[in-house]
Amino acid sequence: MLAELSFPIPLRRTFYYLLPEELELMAAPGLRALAPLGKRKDAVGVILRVLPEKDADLSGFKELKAVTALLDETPLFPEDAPALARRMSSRWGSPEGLCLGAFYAHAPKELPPPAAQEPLPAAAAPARPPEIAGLLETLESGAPGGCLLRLGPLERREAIYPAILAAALRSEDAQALVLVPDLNFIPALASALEPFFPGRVGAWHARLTPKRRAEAWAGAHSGRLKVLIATRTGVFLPFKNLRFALMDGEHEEVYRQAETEPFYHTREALLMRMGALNAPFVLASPCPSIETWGAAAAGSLKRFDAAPPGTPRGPGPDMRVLDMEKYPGEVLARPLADALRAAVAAGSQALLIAGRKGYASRLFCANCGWMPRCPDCGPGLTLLKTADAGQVLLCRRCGKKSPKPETCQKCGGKVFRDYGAGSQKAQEAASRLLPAAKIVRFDGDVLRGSLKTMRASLDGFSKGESDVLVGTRIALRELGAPRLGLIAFLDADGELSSADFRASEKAYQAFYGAWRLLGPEGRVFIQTRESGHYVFSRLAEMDYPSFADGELAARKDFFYPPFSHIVKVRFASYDRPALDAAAAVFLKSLAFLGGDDGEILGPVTQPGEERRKFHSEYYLVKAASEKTAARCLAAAHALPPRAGVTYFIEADPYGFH
DNA sequence: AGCACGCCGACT
DNA sequence: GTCGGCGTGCTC
Repeated sequence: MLAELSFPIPLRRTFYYLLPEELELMAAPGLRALAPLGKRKDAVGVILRVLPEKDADLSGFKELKAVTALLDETPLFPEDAPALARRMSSRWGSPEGLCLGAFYAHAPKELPPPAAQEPLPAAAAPARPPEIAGLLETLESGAPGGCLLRLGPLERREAIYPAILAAALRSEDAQALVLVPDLNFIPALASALEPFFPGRVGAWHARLTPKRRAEAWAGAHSGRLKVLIATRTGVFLPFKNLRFALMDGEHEEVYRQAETEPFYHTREALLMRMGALNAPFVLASPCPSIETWGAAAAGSLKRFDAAPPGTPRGPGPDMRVLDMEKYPGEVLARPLADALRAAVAAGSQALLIAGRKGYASRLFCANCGWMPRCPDCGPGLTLLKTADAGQVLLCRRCGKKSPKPETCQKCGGKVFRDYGAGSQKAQEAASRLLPAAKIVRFDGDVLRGSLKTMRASLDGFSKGESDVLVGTRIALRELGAPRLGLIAFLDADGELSSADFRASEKAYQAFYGAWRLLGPEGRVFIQTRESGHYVFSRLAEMDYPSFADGELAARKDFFYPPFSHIVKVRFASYDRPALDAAAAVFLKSLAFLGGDDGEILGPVTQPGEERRKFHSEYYLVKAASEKTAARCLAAAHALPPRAGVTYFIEADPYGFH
């Protein structure tokens, strides 16, 4: 007999191995197996199939190697993890082995022995907030399927999530996964849940120490932990009996994994997984993504409003859009600076939102602000962490990688910082304006900086110990600041001027998030060079459902997600004819697309393309179905390599550059 | 992704 | 003269 194995390597293929007789009876799909792979003596793979030799296509290679050992007796995942990995792979285009690897990545080679189950301490029952009574009843009925919970302006997740979990977890051994957009939200939520699930609440995020990581993993796997609060990678944790999932802030962009493979969107991956388990789930957000909004409108999610439309809220904070064309070169425009000074003098706290979206970060000289740029095409380089080479600079345009510089080319300085220029400059500007104020920064940067420092700056602000918090958009999710009186978006253009069809959604969500944090006395400032943008005219109403309805209608009119699926393929080369030839092959491979299946846009080029040495252009395919999109994606990945031409293939891109 | 082979630069 | 840089090639 043979075993077909999948390895967590970036190859779009599986491997056949001989199954020694003594392993034949135990081998089964979903078990991990140890096998030699290339020069490696014992690589860990996952068995996809056990099959007789005659069923395998063994043409074209010299020797069959044998499986060395099996690592598990039963699959780590009761659900069909290989099938989920296959769907991930066809949806987002990463090799299947890497997708499956995400599920198995943290599994220890030797599973810990099952710990004796300690007796359960008596647990309190959480209060039932009346505004979510309908949702609680639905969850108590045990019906599968998903719900959208639209949070009202004043909800705190700590106040309502315990009741949701208690309602959904009705059997003794049922487990729940709670996904949060930022690891800084885990501690508060864990303490809120602890009284109701004493000793059985676990945390999972990228910065756990190895020991805690192993404990959390084992707690999920053994069923000892009833609730796991996790950041996006938690969607791949093994559970003995996962019966419920709650996703906090489902609209947050950090749920999208697009920097390193395997690519996925946590929300969609969660939907796939809960679907496979036939288990219910709740997506919660004050301003749901248009995709989720659309699913609720189409009836595939049940929608609940924690604050039904028409709930009186009283007057909102004052919101002011500042046209930065009138304040050239200023980090804090004059009206904002005045209001900031006045607010702090009056004892209010202020939140300044600067910087870039997501976690992409750029490198700057700490001394003079010099930024390394791509020698070929000019843009600032993005700092990437790599497993092998440490930190590497990547050009997002041409894909060129270069080592992180040791010294600044301008001043010779040796200290680099990698937070966005925005937040650094903003902090300096605020310090100059308010020399006596206590100003802290919250970058939400998972790559560096100590977790303790980050928590301390957040907690300090929440407790009212500091006056000004300079942060990225994720800081808006912290509701707790007692004296918060002013929120300013220092540079809203990054969100608006891009060719991203989600730009207005993201911008509105950010502004809405700020608005709901402040009382009627509060002030919101938005600095922009795009003050004519229609998002700003919609802001006056501050009615998210009506905004979302309008966006959804526009997505339908322009054939954007959730009404289509997008595949973007970019070609980059110094060699114009080679690039053209590659693009021609690609277009030919899409010949199967019929009129109703989708449309191809492009080639899209940068202005000034003719004068450049380096060429880059992209095509967008809008496919009518997920299946068609998967086919286009597969066609792109099947393109033959061409010397000097680089392909960038992306499913469901955010931002089209 | 690993891991090894292979061919050019600064050191004991 | 060697150690070691990372280019590039392969994995049932």
